[in-house]
Amino acid sequence: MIISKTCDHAIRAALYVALHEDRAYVTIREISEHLGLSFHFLTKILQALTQKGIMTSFKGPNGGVSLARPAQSISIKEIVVAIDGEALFSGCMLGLDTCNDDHPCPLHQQWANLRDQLETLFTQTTLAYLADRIRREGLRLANFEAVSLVS
Amino acid sequence: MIISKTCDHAIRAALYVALHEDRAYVTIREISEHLGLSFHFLTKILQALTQKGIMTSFKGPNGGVSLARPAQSISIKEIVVAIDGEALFSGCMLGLDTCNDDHPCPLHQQWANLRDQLETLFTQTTLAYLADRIRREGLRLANFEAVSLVS
DNA sequence: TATATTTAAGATATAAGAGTCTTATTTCTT
DNA sequence: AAGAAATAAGACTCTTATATCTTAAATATA
Ligand code: FES
Ligand code: FES
Repeated sequence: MIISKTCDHAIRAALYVALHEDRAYVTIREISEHLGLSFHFLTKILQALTQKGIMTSFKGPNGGVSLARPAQSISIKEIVVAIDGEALFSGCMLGLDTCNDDHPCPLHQQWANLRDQLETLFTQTTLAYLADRIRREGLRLANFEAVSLVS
Repeated sequence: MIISKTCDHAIRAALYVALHEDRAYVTIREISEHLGLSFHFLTKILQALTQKGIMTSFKGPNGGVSLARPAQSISIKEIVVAIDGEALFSGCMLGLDTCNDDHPCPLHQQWANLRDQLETLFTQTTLAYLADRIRREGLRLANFEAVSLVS
């Protein structure tokens, strides 16, 4: 798919944390249980976000992870780039070594346009915006079989 | 990336064949050399396109592959679906099990819109259209280090 | 008919992504 | 000080994607 599985776990986890911004820290175990994914795997993913300065963490009792900055200032793009790298926003659709306006591949023109839209969208879409819509519209963050968000 | 490597090999190979529609068959070896990719791997990829009815093949001397239909009637989408499946055009951006208007994930609205544009683009973009632009504008089908298309 | 040419098919190998497990390390509580 | 609760780090395993290699089948030509 368009983003890696690791990356969508990261986005969903970040949204879960954003939904609980009132709490100082949320434990990774709680996130993993609500989103229906492996605790250990999620730990690794969130470590990456912490190292990139998107989250902060705190060890020990009452510890966990939280957003390093206000949810309003964290874009989806930032998370995608942290996990998957820049390729989605700069790579060639046909997988050529470089994507270059001066030496375009056949799909360049059409893809570059859509890609810009995608980048704009991902840049403008913040965790705060999505968290707000999740709260108001009850959007789902997990598969149906996973534990509900309402806890 | 957005499509698999296998898939972009397939698209580039199909374009190479479309560029030589005048010839009854083009050998896979010739395609692989011009595009700079493994003959054996390309053979497997083109077998898939042949099985899906996008190409036809012929064994033996003077054999090779050719388009099963006029280049004008083969869309990029058809090739993507043949190799990567429908997921790109119907899957959830967050990797949830289903993408559903009634139970959307937070990114659904924004992604569904872009995805429709992508699907339209891929459906309307035919091998003939791209081959024509490649001929007129000299667009590149391969990395620079690969053998040139001009032979 | 024999040989060369070409794709078909399938087995094998390598690399990357996804996921699990174990052992630190930090911090709170008692 | 001891023990419990939590993340950090790294080794390990499993799966999928990518790529290679070998053999078979079909076809043309000499
Ligand atoms: S060169 Fe291929 S998308 Fe830009
Ligand atoms: S439900 Fe996630 S993109 Fe449609």
